[in-house]
Amino acid sequence: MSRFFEQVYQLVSLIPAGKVASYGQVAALLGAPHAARTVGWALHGLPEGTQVPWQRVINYRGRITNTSSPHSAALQRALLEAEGIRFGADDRVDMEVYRWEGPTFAELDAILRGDVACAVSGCISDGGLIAP
DNA sequence: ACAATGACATAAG
DNA sequence: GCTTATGCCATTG
Repeated sequence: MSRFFEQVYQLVSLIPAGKVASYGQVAALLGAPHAARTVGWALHGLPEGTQVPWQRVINYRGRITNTSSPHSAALQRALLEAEGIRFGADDRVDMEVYRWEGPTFAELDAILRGDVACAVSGCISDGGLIAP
């Protein structure tokens, strides 16, 4: 697993319930503004029982575009609805309402540096949240 | 090092 | 709004 993947998992783990982030947003925060595809690739490799809230990552328009994923779009939508996120009639979420503001500088720095005690996979498997 | 791949983003028709 | 086509970046063979 390369560092980029771990950074993706870390960042996604920071998304609170009831909020969503776009692939482009995650990629931009990690220093690769146009690596949205790679972010999707990272999430694709996650196991079923992962602690990472992968369902909170959708495309920039609020649509679910996991066409070739083992997890179905229906499952992802159900998980999001269980968190209080409402879908519109056209199967889209209101990004203006549910958009995640992003991590704090300390959190982002910890992820990018990668040398903090928490910035390793062990912290993620600890419960899905950054808790130093 | 090169080519292929992918849960995307963006522009164009 | 929807469907294509192109660009982007990191990973993998």
